[in-house]
Formats: sequence, C-alpha cells, structure tokens
Amino acid sequence: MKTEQPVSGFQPLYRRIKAQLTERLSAGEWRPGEPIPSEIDLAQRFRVSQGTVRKAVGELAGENVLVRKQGRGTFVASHAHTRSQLSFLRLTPDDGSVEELEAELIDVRRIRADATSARMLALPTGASLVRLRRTLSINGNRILFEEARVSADLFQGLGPEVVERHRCMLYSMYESAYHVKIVAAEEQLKAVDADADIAAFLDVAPGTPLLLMERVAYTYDRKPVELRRGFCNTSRHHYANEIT
Amino acid sequence: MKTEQPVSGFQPLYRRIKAQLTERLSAGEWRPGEPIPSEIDLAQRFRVSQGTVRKAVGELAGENVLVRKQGRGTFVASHAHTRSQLSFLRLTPDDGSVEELEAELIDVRRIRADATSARMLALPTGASLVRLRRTLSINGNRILFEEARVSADLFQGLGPEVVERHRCMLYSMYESAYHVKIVAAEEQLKAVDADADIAAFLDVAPGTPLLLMERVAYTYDRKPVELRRGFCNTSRHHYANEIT
DNA sequence: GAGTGGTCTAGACCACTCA
DNA sequence: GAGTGGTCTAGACCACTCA
Repeated sequence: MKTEQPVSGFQPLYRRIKAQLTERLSAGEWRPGEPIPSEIDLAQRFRVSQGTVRKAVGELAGENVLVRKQGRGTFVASHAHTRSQLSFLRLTPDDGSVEELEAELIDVRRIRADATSARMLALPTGASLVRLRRTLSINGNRILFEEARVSADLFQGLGPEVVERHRCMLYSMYESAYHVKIVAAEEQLKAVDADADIAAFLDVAPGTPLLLMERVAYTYDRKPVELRRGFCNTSRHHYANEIT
Repeated sequence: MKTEQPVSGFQPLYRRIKAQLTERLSAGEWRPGEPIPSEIDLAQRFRVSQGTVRKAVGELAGENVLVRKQGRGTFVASHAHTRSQLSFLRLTPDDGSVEELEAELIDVRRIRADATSARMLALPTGASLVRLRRTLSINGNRILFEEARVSADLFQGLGPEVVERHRCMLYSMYESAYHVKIVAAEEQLKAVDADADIAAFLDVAPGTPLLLMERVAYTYDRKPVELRRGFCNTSRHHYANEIT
C-alpha cells in the first residue's frame, strides 16, 4: 500500500512504478543484457496488478530502456547485445547497407573542460575530461572523423587500452567497463567545410563539404554524460532520419 | 463477432480494429481536425471491449495519426491545427527558437517525372508532376531553398494561387484542398556545396556548404505522395534530432 | 509442460472539459 | 452533471520459448 502522495499534480500509479524501476536500473540492480523479474513477480512486489506493471514496463520498452521478448522475459537493453552495434549511428551508404564497420583510434587525452563543454555536461568549468578521437570506416571507406568527451571522474582510467579491448564500441564499453548506460541522445547537424586537419584524416581536399554532427548522450534520468562531435564525408553516404 | 481468420500469422483483434480505423480515416469518413466517435461508441460498433479499442487508438495516437484529448475526445491529427505548422521542419536557430516563419514562392510548374522521381512516387516514368519551388525564412533570415514534387494527377489544378491561398503551408494545403493527409516522412541528409543558382536564392557565395535534405512524405498505408529537396544554410541554424 | 509476455474482457472509478 | 479519455483491477486465455 503506497502512502506518499504527490506534492502537486496527479501522478498515476504506473508512473510511480516506472520511476521505481528506473531507480533500480540506475542503481545497477539489474545489469544490461540481464532479465528483470517477470511481470507477475513485479506485480506482487509492488502490490499492484499485472496490468499496471505492464504499463510501466511498456513505457520503458518504448524508450528502449527495456526489451520485451515474448515467451522469454523482459531484459535490460544493452549496447553489447544490440545486433548492429549501430543503434545510435544514423549513417548509411547511398547504395546498400552497412556490412562492415571499422574504427581506428587516433588518441585518448586528458583535457580541461571549456565553458561550453562543462555546461553541457553539468560540470564546473576546468573539470578534467577524457577526449577520445577516432575515425570510422563503413564497408572499407573511411568516412567519419569523430571525437568524444566524457568526465575523467566518471570514467576513471579510461585510456587507449580500455577502448581497444572493447573494439572501439564506446557505448558498449561505457556500459560494461563503467556501468554507465547510454539511453538517449540529442544531435544537431550542420554542413561545414573540412579544415586541413580533418581533411587529412578523411582523405579529402580541404574545403570539402562535411556533415557536422554534434551530440549530447544521456544516461538514466536524462543526465548528460558524453559530448560527441563527428565530421562525415557524405559524398557516398547519408544521414537517415524518420519523421512522424 | 468476427468471422474472418488471418490467412497466415497471428493478427490480434486490436490490430484489425486499427486497420479498420485507418481505412475509414483514409476514406475520409472523419476529416482532419474532427473528432472520431468516443471509445465506448467505437467499442459497441466493433463489438469489442473498450480496452481493445483503446489499444488500437493508442497505436494510431503514437503514430500521430490521431490525437487524444482527455475530457474532450479523440481527434484526427491535422497539419492546419498543429500549433507551430512546423511539425516536419527540424531546423532551429542556434540561439533561440523559431519566432517567425515566412515562405516566398518562386514558381510552380508542370514537369515530367524522371526515372528516380517516378520510382519513389510509385508512378510510371514520364508521369506528369507538379514542381513547386520556394524559399523559407526563419526570424527574418532566408536560410532554406526547397522544391517539392507531387503527382499532377493527384493534385489537380495545383498552381501558385492555391499555394498562396494557404499561405505556403503545403501539408495543410494538401490536406484541406486535396484530402491528402501526410502522416510520416523519411529524410536523407548530406553536406553539399552551393551551386550558383541556389547560392543566389540564399544570398551566399557559391561553394558555401549547405545541408541537403531529401524527403519522401507518406500518406496513410505508407503511400508515397511527395518528394522534397531542400538546401539549408546552416551557418546560424541547425537540424535537430532526438535519438532513442 | 512450466513459465514468459501478449491479448481481451468487464467493470469500477478518476481526471478533465464544457455547457 | 453529463461525457470524454485515463487508470486500475482481476481473471481468463493465447502465442511463444525452452528444457
């Protein structure tokens, strides 16, 4: 029997259940890839009907936080178990699909957060960050240069070895090596000219138009944990988006 | 009591209800902006429980085909009634929001469908199309040049007068003047250099990097009805996208 | 065959809107 | 106060997976 009342505004029961599930996921009670208890079990624990649990789980499944598998159970979504490892990469060859994806690490360094990075990561200016740079090839064509920035505090000991060990799959690494699960992201896209450095990395002439992708990635409760900036050669590839 | 059985594979009842609702929407039984019958009413008509109707309506609401308003009813989504008239435009100023949106029509012409356009619109090559060109300004800055192509057969008599009369709000015009409701779209983005023509329209130097947006817009049952191609000056604006 | 999520029902009651 | 969508329950049964 729940005793607390919402301070203001109406919060349905299933949302409070959802909040409790999110809290437990965030605390690591159930790890990515693992099953959570069955709906009947959860209903008994929370002393609500199965329908109410289903509604809470349904919303989390809709947000790709949980994955339901009929006949098997409900699982914590995992970047390691995503079939393509590409769930957050919207780039596709103009003809055909992504058959092969290869990342080449350039470097991993400690840097100080500038004012903008700090604000976007909700850290103090000057906070210690880890900056990782790499290139990505799709089907053998190197088309993306990107850099990622994360808090050095949250990702202690993050260096080239850890990255290589996880085959450059960053979100999968964050999740298994640092227990930081990326659940959503916001991207802003622009068209820019390649400067000399990036042109060299992508084997194009300086001044070539590139698609600039800037991303903020969030963990549970919309806490920002990673900034990413990518430059993509879109001469034979495009960014695909569905609008509804 | 339903008698037909699915030919193969299991189709739950609520999906058949959903299909029937879609059919009626597509046939124009309920028009954009109008309410559909209440859930209790629909449940009686279809001889199912309210819960089953709710599930069908819920999926259509999730696809932005219907809009539920507690205490008032469920309405057919309408581009004319969307608050911002921008539901499909993902462009935002880097600082601030879209306060004012203004379109300037360039021309409206009949053209023949090239092989690609024809294929994407599921029409024969050489079919008659209407091509509309315009520029768009956000908060007084002209940042987008775009052209739209639709079947001349489906949009009979589409000329500059019709467009102007609807204040350049194309999807709203398709819906009210031609009973064609756009419900979804797919976009592909690239970075390109401005050619002389487009540079002139956007008041930029030729060679300026622009964001190219190519879109296929669909009506009910994923029937393609419009092709659009836009070139955006992203020096002070960006394309915003949410990834989950 | 046991266990899981998925569907469907009937019914009670709640939050909200509008006349 | 009538009517709408929104929540919640309890229970039956179905589709699917796996040992």
